[in-house]
Amino acid sequence: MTPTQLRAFAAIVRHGTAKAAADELGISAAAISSHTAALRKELNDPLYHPSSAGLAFTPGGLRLAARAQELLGLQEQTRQEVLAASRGQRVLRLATTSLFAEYAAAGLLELFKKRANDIEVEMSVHPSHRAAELLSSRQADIVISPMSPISTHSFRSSQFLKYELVIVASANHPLAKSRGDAATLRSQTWFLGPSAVEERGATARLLKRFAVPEENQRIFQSHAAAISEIQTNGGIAILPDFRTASYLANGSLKRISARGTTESGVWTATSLVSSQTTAVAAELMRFITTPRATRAMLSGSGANIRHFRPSVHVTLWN
Amino acid sequence: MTPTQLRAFAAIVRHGTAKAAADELGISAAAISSHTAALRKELNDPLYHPSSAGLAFTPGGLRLAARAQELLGLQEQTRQEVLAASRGQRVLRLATTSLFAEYAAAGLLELFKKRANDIEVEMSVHPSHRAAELLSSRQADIVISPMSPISTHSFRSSQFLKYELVIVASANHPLAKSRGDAATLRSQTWFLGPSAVEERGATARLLKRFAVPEENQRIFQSHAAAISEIQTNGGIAILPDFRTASYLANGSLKRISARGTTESGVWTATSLVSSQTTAVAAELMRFITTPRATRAMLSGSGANIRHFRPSVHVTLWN
DNA sequence: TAGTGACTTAAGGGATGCCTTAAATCGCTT
DNA sequence: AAGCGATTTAAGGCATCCCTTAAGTCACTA
Repeated sequence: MTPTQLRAFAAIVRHGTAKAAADELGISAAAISSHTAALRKELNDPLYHPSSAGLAFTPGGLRLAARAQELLGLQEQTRQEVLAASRGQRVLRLATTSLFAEYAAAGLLELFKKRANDIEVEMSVHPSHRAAELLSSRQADIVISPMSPISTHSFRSSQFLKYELVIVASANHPLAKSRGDAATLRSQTWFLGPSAVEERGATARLLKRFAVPEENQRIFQSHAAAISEIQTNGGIAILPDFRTASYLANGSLKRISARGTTESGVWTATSLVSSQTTAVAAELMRFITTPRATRAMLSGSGANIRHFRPSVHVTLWN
Repeated sequence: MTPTQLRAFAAIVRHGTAKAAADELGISAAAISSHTAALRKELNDPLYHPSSAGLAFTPGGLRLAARAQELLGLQEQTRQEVLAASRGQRVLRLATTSLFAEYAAAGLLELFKKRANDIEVEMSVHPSHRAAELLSSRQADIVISPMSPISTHSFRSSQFLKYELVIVASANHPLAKSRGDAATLRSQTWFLGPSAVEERGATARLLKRFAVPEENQRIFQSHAAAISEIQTNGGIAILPDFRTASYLANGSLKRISARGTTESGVWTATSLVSSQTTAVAAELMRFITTPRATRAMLSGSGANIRHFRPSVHVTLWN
């Protein structure tokens, strides 16, 4: 599966005929065919065959078509990023869990970017068990997740923010008035964000503690969407305590406080030791524990439109 | 930049020394070094140099390290996907704009999956101007975006859902009582979702119509987060009409109806002509126009936890 | 100062990649 | 049935890749 082979296959897909692909690439039709043959052999799939209405692709061929384009694009992007880096462009790659990404990251990063205007920040969301792997393979400069600090000869951690997950319901929910017991909570519909998919972490502990059956769990693409849903559909949701204040103040949500309805966590930032990491990462590791940073995370309010660029967001149903 | 070269570099990064990488791959240290030399020449960057504390990577080297891992992972994933496809695993790749992904996709896809249980759906968010490119390069089987239907010899479109964007504010917002004029609206803080970043589309038209200055626009990672923000912080937000009912009913939001405060759009599904697309894609193209599908999109309520698997979500600040 | 360990460079051989031309195969059309 | 266009296979030449061994460079240390 060499780049040349993928380029040939991608051209076939784009044009719909092998001959047109050969013309585009400036090579003979036989060369195209030999690239196809190599891919067929390696992947053990015919990929496509001629038919009356142009080429007919096999399911495997269609999968390869999609990924081939992606692989070539990523390779080109890599080339450009390395070039940009050598020209002095500074990049910070941040990997976080979904809860931090949604509730605390924006405020932190907006403030951090003000201090050094030429930094580009790339944030991605991962399950927390990948933290060590992401750091040691250098796919991320800093990992933020709710775990106990690692301190080995290669990693450096600092805890910077405690939070509590609490259970909330809309103001007119029956449970908002009476103290609920575990059985009542279990029987509610729980409206959850992506953090519920993680097997470990504070959200998972809450769900396990109440043994919430799967059919009572509804997952949304963001925690905010889940919260918005309970305001109109009943049911209960989970929210970090530092984001409850404004809801409680204006009366749109009520906190449900039965036994065991809170679960605390500590967000921890981890990077490689300073000799192995970038200057920007070391700077954020220092900055993240300052009172200003804490305030920004707790209050955080969106991003400037010039700064924010959402990128590919993939969600799978299977 | 061959796969072998990338594998060698990734191993160097993981182990921190070239010798350990050579041992892992079962080749000589010289072979590792020659791979490095090839990458150095192609990318015109030294990538790393020895130092007293192990290898010291250049900024370009760190960028390459991250992407190398990603490229190799994507290649391996491609191999497995082609294999799975040949075993009969069916996949639907859906590309949508951010508004549809957030407000209508979940309901549609949950229902669609019930009809055929072995389908895997992969949804990604893209700016709408990439629609044609995504289809013809086969990166997506179906594109859903608010555009006028394309009908050429290679594409097939159908409009399936009209919607209107309306402007909302919290119930206690001053504008909720008096009819606001354009100048008043312009001076508000607008809390927006990712759709505000698109240069065309209904959201952009609204922002342009009122000439909202950039400093009054705050962008959030999801539309739901923006809506949640106006309930406590004042300001106004944009919402599709079919999602306003429950907010208006329980009084948490008020619609602001001055001149020009609505903007309508039609979501359109586009795929390649049926001879060029997959059976699953053709099925969704038919299904999406049925009344059941419409109802599911309008009401949509989260996903079953077994079905939902969020994947990498990348956001950039720059 | 010599030794040691780690990385790099040089040279060479075997394998593979990539392209060409020529011939074969296949489906469709006249 | 013959012709035609498109794809595939076969054979061969040239370049590149990938690994080896051997030798060179450099920093650190005994």
